[in-house]
Amino acid sequence: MISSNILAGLNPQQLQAVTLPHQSALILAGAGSGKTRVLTTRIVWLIQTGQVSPHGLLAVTFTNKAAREMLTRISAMLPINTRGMWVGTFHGLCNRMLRAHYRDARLPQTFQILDTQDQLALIKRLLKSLNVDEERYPPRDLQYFISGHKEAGRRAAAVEAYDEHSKRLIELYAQYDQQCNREGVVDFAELLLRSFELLTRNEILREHYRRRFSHILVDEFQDTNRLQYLWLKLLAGPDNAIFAVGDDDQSIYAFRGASSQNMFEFEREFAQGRVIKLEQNYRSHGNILDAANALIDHNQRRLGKDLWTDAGEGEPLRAYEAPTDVDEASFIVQEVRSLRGEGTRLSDIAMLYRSNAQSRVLEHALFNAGLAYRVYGGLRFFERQEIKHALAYLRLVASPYDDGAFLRVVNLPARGIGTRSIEQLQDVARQRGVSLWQAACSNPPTGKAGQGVTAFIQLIDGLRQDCFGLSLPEMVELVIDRSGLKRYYESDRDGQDRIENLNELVNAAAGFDAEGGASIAEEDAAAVGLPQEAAPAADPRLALLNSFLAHAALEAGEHQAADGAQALQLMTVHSAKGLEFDAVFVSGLEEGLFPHENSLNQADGVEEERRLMYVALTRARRRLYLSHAQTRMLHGQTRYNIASRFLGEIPERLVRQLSPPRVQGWAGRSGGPAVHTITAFGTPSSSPWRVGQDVLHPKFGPGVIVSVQGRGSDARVMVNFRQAGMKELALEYAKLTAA
DNA sequence: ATTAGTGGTGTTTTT
DNA sequence: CACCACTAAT
Repeated sequence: MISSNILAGLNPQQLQAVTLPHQSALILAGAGSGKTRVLTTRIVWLIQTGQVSPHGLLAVTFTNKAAREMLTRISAMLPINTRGMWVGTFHGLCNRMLRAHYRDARLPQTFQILDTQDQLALIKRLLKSLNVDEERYPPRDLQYFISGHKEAGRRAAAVEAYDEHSKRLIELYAQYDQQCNREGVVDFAELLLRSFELLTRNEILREHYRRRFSHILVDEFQDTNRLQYLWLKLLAGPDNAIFAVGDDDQSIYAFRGASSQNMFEFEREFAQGRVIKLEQNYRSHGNILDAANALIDHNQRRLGKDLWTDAGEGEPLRAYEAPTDVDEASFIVQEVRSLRGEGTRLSDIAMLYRSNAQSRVLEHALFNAGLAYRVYGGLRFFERQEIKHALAYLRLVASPYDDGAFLRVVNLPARGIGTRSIEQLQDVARQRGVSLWQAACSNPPTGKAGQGVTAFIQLIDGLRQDCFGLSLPEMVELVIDRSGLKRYYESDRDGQDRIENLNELVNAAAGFDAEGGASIAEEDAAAVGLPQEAAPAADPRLALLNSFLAHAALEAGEHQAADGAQALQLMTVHSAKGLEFDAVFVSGLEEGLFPHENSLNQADGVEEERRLMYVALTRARRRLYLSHAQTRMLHGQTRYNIASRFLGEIPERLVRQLSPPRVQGWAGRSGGPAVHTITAFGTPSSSPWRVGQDVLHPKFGPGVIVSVQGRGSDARVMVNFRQAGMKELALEYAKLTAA
């Protein structure tokens, strides 16, 4: 039997996890402990031993990358077609379910998915149409409010109002949902909430899926939010087994509603007594693990777990303090060169940072050094404006009620439709409660603009007609061409890249077509044995287009062209989760940056930042660099930062200092928030205030300067007060005295 | 109707 | 610095 094969080489805990009986269990899997291997091997084992058919299990991950990885590994071990399997992200699977049962879910067949940008645009539009003061109700806050409540499983009606302000927010939430319904669009959180409500409401479907998915497997369980947990619980029912794999120490998505609370709750509700810890690390050398363990030990709320390795202690960690961010970057470049000299491949080296903005300096240095690099993050393929424009045309072809898409391209390229006529259309649409498209069809504006609108409508209608009988890539090409987008960018001097991206979109469509990622919805619906009523003249071609559009929203595509086979990898710590490299540089280890200053006011914010740091450290196999700079350009201003407290939480014996000696080294190494006194190079000599200095404020009392910004009369300092916490003060007015 | 320019503002991480 | 919203000029 092949099964002995796949189990070979597993350690006792891994083996135990893989071959658990049909019961819910929690696998606490530390970084580098073979988490993905255990998960995929269990799937293969379950199938091979005939305990479940590929059809009868559901495996859910958090990222598309992880889902792909899982599918790849499964098909490497098992000669089966993974296409029909329910393996994917929460959002992907919910989308799939909603497509299969769109009527029961009360959605139009061609419902479109809003990404974060689209959602914000819709909210702004809504606020404007309701004459809401954007000062008092910032669109971003409302977006946060809505997503937060949806992710907790609450509709507007279920949200409690505390005051007038929150009452208004709740109203806006309700109106937002109405607007989404009118337009036939759903945001990310809505995918989950709809799916959850569908299963709650519809007993037949619920029972069907419960009977079908006897095994549910969850990856990165620590990243699930409340709603996802409820969804899993609903699907599992009383009889199914949930196999949850996670690491509370790597929970870094609390800002998105994730809560490692779910792990505690899961243990209580499902996995009582069935918790398996995977603590042997197969990735990193001992010193790196010791550093990570020591760091994470500073967190209070943990399930508790200690990684060990038998790989030997390896090299010490290397630390460097640079005068400026530019110097930090050139130090890193120099080290990359020597690593390369030792035979490390560029693609095995990663440069990690807390926020995307930090990549600029590094990129600059790498570019000048002629080193190949690849940046993850920033703008993704499907988020580029030219791509968004093309997709908007396609969306209108698929679903004309999509106001967001309408507004995006109704006057691009220019058709003489200005703000005025658009407002007219919006008025008509609002009064009659219809979409902009409908308003435009029945009540086109008068005059020149009216001609433009009519031309636009004819264009879209014509495109829809002509898409019949075309393949997906042909449709995309037709739309790009006939919409005038191509001409528009051709006449633009810097439009070359955009044209190339548009061509690339045609390729993406061709690839999607070839992989047959579509029309699963029909299969799924058929599999349930609940045939959808025949949609009026539903064109299978348009169904294909529709799934392509969903794909574009759910999987925004690689961050950058995937060429760099031999290139350094630059990315945020968040996007590095799940990856590993021979050598890792963690740069910008400064208070305010990492931990990020915004996290300091948030409950458990610093603990989350520490987990993030833990993730960063545990990416490294054999060499780990930790660096920070005394001054850094940020938002066009020079900031003076002190070393991150996290550096002080790593035992000194594990670290080799590479920085040139200074008057004062790292201080406060033992316990507590480290207070570092540094002599900041380049501090304006006019100012007596220095980072790290103890100060006294008449109202706030004693504190420490955390950063200094600007000079002269604009000079401001960030002070961490013992009582009052973090405050930003203008030096001109604040009555600060040195302590 | 469209464009260029200005001023104010914020700014983490991502499915 | 970069993005936005708004204003002034074409």
